[in-house]
Amino acid sequence: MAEQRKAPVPEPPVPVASGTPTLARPGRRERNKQEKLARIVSAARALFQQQGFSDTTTQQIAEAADIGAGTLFLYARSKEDLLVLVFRDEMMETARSAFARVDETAPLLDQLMQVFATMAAYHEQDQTIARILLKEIMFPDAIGRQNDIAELLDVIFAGCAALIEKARQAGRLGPGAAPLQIAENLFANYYLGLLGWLGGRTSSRQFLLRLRQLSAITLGCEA
Amino acid sequence: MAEQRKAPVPEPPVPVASGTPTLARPGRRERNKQEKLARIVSAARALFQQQGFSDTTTQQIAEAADIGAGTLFLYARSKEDLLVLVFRDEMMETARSAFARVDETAPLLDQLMQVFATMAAYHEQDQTIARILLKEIMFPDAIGRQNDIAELLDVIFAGCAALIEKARQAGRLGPGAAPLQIAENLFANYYLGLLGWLGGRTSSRQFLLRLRQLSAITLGCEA
DNA sequence: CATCAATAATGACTACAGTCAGTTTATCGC
DNA sequence: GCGATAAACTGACTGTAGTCATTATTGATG
Repeated sequence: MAEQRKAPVPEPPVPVASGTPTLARPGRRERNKQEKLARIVSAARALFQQQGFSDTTTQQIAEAADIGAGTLFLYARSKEDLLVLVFRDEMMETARSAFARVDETAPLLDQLMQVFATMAAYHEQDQTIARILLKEIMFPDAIGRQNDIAELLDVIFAGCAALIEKARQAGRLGPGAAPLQIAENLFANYYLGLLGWLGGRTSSRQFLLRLRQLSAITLGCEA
Repeated sequence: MAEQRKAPVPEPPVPVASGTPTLARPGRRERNKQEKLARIVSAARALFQQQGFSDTTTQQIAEAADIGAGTLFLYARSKEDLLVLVFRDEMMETARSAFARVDETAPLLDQLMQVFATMAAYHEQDQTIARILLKEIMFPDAIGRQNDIAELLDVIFAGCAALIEKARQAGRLGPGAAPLQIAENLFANYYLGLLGWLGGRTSSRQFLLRLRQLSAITLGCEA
């Protein structure tokens, strides 16, 4: 009971098709919106990183982005939502490139650990932000953000699954459960382990070591 | 940078030794504190359940508990902290009794699913509260709460590990990794799966089905 | 170009979590 | 019982997230 919201939010504004000015030009309205969104995200990121999340006020962000205080909330439903909005692209890119850089010849477990270590390293830069970010990531409060997160998870799951598939085809891993399920399983360990680290319950080293062991259990292979 | 708090909070007041009035009687001060805490928890639970978390104000809780508005924050560092404080005992008890009721003769996977299903059923009662609760559980903001959560996780991990151990000794499960690590692995899947369900991404049925499959992967046995 | 409907932006305003200087209450030594 | 000291309590107050009635901008239509 209770605990609901209506449903404004302009939704993930359609990506601007750059180049071709003819045919379906976005129109000033859309361009303005995009530009404003960019200013908001940029201002918010700078302030969050300089002052931390809770010491930054939405007023400050609005001023820095040169928009009205209320306008901010047309682009993000809450301050937390804004945080995810700010970092979603970077996280996505980090994940993508982590998979792109994987050493094709390495053992599967090493490949996976490489990916997880890369993603963890990204969060190591600003652990305070990372903690809040990871907290909010799993509890998106706007539909747009739900989709963002789903997309991010898809990239990670599909990436892991592809690695598993390849290892199987190369005979470097025995047959077993569906790769996507294994991927889900691996990610769950990564996520909770990461929380333990960011929550100060384990060191970075311990976290990665443990994650390797847990991943080995999931894959049913030697650590 | 930034993002820190000082450190007030009276800390988990020592349990009152009932009965024996002589020798080390808690003293009126301690008894008052305990009684006040009990009133706060009781009032908060009632209001959270009636009106939902976000529609309940700390003022209302303070009034219902018949204390000053500021006093509330001597017992919980934040409204979120209070939520965890309110439900920690019940969650603990749910976990304990879930393990206590396990069918000793059932296959390990069934035993585990029984436990997880029991805990999930507890959260099913009020899914909106559960969602926020699970969100805050992994990000405790007071030391007292960190300990509470650590204790809860210990119960779950140790419980799972014990079941695994027994199954191994009975020859119903082959040798493999350390039971505690397997337990951690299982819990990670439970936690993220639960979030998926409470976030409306999967049905209760789907969640439990998937969890069984993931658990089977972790245990390296048939689903 | 003038009119109009739809969409976006605004900022004064509200409600509420959390603080803190001041007050009350318990405990203890005499 | 009587201070004295420490711990607990209080509620007026502050800062800020988020709202909403009003205003401004855009693009479409004749």
